[in-house]
Amino acid sequence: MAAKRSGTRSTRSQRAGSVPQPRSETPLSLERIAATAVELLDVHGVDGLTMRRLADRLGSGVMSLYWHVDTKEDVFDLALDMVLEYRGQPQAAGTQDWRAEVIHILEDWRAQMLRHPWSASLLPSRALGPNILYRLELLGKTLSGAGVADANLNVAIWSLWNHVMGATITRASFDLSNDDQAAAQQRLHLSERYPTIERSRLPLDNDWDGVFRKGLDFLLDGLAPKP
Amino acid sequence: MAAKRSGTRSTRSQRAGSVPQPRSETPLSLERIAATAVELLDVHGVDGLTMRRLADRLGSGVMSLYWHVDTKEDVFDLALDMVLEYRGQPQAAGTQDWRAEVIHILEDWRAQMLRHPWSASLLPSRALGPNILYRLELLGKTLSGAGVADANLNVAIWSLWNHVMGATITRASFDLSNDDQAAAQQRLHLSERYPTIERSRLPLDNDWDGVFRKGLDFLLDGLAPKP
DNA sequence: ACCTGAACACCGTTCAAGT
DNA sequence: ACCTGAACACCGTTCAAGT
Repeated sequence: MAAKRSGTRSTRSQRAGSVPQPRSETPLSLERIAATAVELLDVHGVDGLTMRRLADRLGSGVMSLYWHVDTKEDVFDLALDMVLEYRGQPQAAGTQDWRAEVIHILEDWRAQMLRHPWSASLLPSRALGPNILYRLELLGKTLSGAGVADANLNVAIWSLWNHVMGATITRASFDLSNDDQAAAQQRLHLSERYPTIERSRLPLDNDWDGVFRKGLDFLLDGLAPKP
Repeated sequence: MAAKRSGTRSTRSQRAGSVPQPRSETPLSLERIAATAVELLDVHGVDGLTMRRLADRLGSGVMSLYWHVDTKEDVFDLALDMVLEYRGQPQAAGTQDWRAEVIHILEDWRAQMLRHPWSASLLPSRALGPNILYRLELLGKTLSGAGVADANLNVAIWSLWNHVMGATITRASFDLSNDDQAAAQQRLHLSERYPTIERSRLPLDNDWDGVFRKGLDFLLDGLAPKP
């Protein structure tokens, strides 16, 4: 009956059981596509993003998306870049405490990815978009300003990248399956191959934030320019 | 004509353009399924592994797989665990040089994953199988034997895990798209937002093995028990 | 310039059967 | 105990059209 009152055609293809989105007035745009993709990814995860669902939610036909986008891969790139936008203050040049600055840059990056748990595991496999490049630029500028020699700069950046990515991908993935952790501890107990990590209760005790900060401190100790 | 000579039925479903595998004599088993899945993953990547292709290659019907396996996820778990098997020497207990031992454990782990570039990115999102648990046990035992206190053991293990995973996932993923790296450097050049990393040529110069070793040294410096 | 539906060649998995 | 084909409810994308 609602269909009778509205002007939208109700014959438009729609997935079984899903509430059909009314044909939207606003035209499609990369901006809208990206924002809606992020919504879908946040709710349904990587496998839950399909072109059909995305179009449905945008109130358009599936194939309309393909005028704006070459392939589904592009949608992932757009969503990922949107999520990585840096919204920090313009940052006074050459702050006194470079170490605190680096930690802030990396924790902001990490927190942003953990808000969208699909994003971290997507990042290494895709072309580097403008927003992640800008974060790396900030990082490089800070390290360089702190006195890290040009010859060591890329090594320093990639070391920190590895640390952030390893910690964040792991955290975002494990977080989704807390039940498995208890099962894993149980499996350790039933075997005799794993005495050490059973005793330390490795699968259960995982203070990801603490590990992130401690490892970061070690790396910064090592990377700091020796006067 | 070959079909005429053999006893296999040629009517069995087969994907267009693919050479049909003769119905195999050997029965299915988790062992065979896992080994064949690894082959497919090595050649076609994560997206290239489909139940239909896998069955084809095993010379069986698709649904036969489902007697051995509940879901496609299980196939990934089996393949991943197979690839992570540790084939090291039994290792003399309490070697003198714990640091060299840790480095060996981690480099062997990393090398094994890089031989199967799909494996690293799969590992964090799946339940920990027996073979990766055994590698973590070795690592934990070595660290513990070196004098790392029980209270610090899990932190040490996860720190090193993060380092290995970050470095390996990134390397395995970037490796597949060398062209994109040149394009990324070009994009830096065309913008004015990225002066520092353009100067350091970040997307091009990536000595992954060197970064891995240097970061590892910093972590081990920090984690080493203070006498 | 922007949007569309029909159709194609795939997917993973349920089900009811076969041996 | 082990294997099977048909069928279902999906996919991403090509194509030829519509405005």
